[in-house]
Order: sequence, then C-alpha cells, then structure tokens
Amino acid sequence: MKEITQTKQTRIQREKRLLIQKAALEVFSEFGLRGATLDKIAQTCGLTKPNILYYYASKDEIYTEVLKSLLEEWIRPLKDISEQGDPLTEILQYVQKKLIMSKTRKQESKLFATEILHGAPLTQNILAGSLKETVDEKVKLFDKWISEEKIAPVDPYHLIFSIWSMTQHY
Amino acid sequence: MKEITQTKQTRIQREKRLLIQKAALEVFSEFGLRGATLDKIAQTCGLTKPNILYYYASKDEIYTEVLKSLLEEWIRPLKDISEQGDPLTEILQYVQKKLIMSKTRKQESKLFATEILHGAPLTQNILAGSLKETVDEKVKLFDKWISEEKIAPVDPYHLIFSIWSMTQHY
DNA sequence: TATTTTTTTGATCAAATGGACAATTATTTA
DNA sequence: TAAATAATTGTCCATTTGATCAAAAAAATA
Repeated sequence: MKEITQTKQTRIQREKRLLIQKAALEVFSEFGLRGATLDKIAQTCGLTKPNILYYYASKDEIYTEVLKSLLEEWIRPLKDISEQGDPLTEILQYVQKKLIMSKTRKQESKLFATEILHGAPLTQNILAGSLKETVDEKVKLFDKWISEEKIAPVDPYHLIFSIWSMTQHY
Repeated sequence: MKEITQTKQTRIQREKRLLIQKAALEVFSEFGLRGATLDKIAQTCGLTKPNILYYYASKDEIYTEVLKSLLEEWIRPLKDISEQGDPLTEILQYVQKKLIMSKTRKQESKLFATEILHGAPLTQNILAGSLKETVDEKVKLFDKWISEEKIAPVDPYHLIFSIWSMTQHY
C-alpha cells in the first residue's frame, strides 16, 4: 500500500519514519537540500535507499516534512509571548527560550537559518503563512505595548528581527 | 597555455574572469556551493561551460576565488576600527559600514552568511586565518577600552558577534 | 600576410544521484 | 498455519553534472 494514511500507522512505519527524519535532519543541516543525498541519509540511518523511498515519495518530501515539524517547534517561543504578561518579562522569556534552543539544537538552528536566508526554496508556502502570521500578530502586540508606554518606542519588526538574528547563531 | 600566470594577463583573460566571477557570485549566493552548477554560471554570463573551465580549473576553484575576494572586502570594516579614534565613534562607524554593505550587497551578504553558518567547507583555511586574526585583534582592543573605562564592560566577543549577526541579515 | 598563440566550442565521458520495479522476505491477519 | 499484507532489497535506468579533448575560430605577433 503506497498510500500511507495517517489514520492507521504501523508500529514499523512510525519507527522508520522517525528514524529517517532524524537522519535527514542531520544530513540536511550539514549539506543543505541539494548537498544532501539519499545515499547519505540512508547510510546515516542504516536503511536502504529504496527502503527510504518506500516511506517517502521523494527527497523533497522528506525535506519538506523535516522542515515542517521543525518550523512549528521553532516559532513556538514567539507564539508564547502573551498579551497578559508583563512586557519585559515576556520578551526576556522569549530571548531565553530562543537562546536555549539555538544552543541545544544546533542542527535545527542551522537548517532553519539556512532556510530563512535562502528564501526557503520548498517551504515558502509554509513559512509565508505560519511564520509571517505569527510575526505580524506579535508586531501588533508590541505596537500596543509601545502606545501604552510599557516598552520603549522601537520598530517592532526590528525588535523581533534583532532578537531572532542574535539568538540564531550561537 | 593552461598555466595562467598573474604576471601577464591578456585583456580577454581579465574581462572573462571578471565576467565569470560576477555570474558565479550570483549563482552561488542563490543556490549555494552544491546547488550551483557550471551550466547555470555559464548561462548567466553567456559563456560556454568548457570555456569557463578554460579560465578556471574547477568549480571549486571558482567558488574559492569568489569567496576570497569577497572575504577581504567583507572584514575590512572590522579592520578599520582604529585604536586612535574615539571608541564609540569607531564602533558606530563599524556598524554603519556593515549596515550599508548588507543592504547594498545582498548577494555577497547572503553568501558570506551561508559560509559562516556552514563552517565554510572550502574556505576554512582562509576564514580561520584572516577572520579569526582580525577578530582576536579587535577583541584585545575592546578589552583595552574596557579597562580604561571608555566603553561599558561587555564581553568583547559577544559585542563583535552581536553586531555582526544583527547587521548581516538586512 | 604568414605563423604562432590564444580562445572557443561541439562532442563526449565517467561518476553521482534520484528514482522505479519486480522479486524476495518478514509480518500480520483470518 | 495459510493467505494476505507490509517491508526490504538488488538491480537497473535516466538525468544531471563536472570535466576532458581535439578541432576550429579568433587574435596576436613576427
């Protein structure tokens, strides 16, 4: 059965898919989308190339999947900034979360940064939607905080971007 | 004559080499080292693939050359920070220079950032030497300024790195 | 202009790589 | 345990791509 529906996944399917994703993250983050080969991924997870293609239709599909799950986790800290909380506390918490992530998750960090840098060849849809939406939402919140004189009057986009870029490279 | 000595370059050699470098920068910055193909570079500059290989021995050699000339120009602002000048003025000038560069030289900026991010596959030697040397030199200068209480006591590495990462992505 | 040197290109190659597929093996289910 | 389904693999293919080379064209030089 080529169609793998999400309703009933075999134990093996779950295990192998995870195995592939993990290996793919490793290889993609080191060599990039085009530098990574199915052979390398196969070798990394100890599977055969055709076996990998039994679980994923193509290399691009693996890449997209890895990036999608990565993305969700990666913008969560931004999403977590709450309107209810104290502005300074919220922002510092965000910085701290991002710092921890980029320190403990080097591979993910690198892959994410590369994607952003290169305009996300395959992810533009995902990124454009999810990320931009969240950013825009938080920009509004920052604007509100500024108008209430709770934080200094800075360009909200610039603030988010600054934090992002500085916490990205550690 | 395969050996192209730097002593006597033909007019054509000078022209074509520049043409290739320019096209290569364009293609490399968009697709990365492994994503860029000789065909794409050839197409971009309107030459034939074998013709390009008449001027450069390999794709890697083109990449290295492009990056080498890029690098020199790119760390110049950091080098320009002078011990004689006023600390704050010097640092702000550096920020301004970097900002202008990353705004007007998007391709270079992207390629440089990608290199740093991925540990500079082919450039490690160049980068390790030239860049690290300059950074270390300026770190010492910052330490001196701090001990003289001319600037706030921050981690010099962190300061340089912060400025770099923030001014890199515009 | 004749000769030499440089430049260009068409044809071609070998290696790498993404992917297809039928056959085989393992696992699940009836 | 027999049948059905899922998982695995060896083999093969088509395309891409970096690189070669000999021959032709262009340019420089004597």
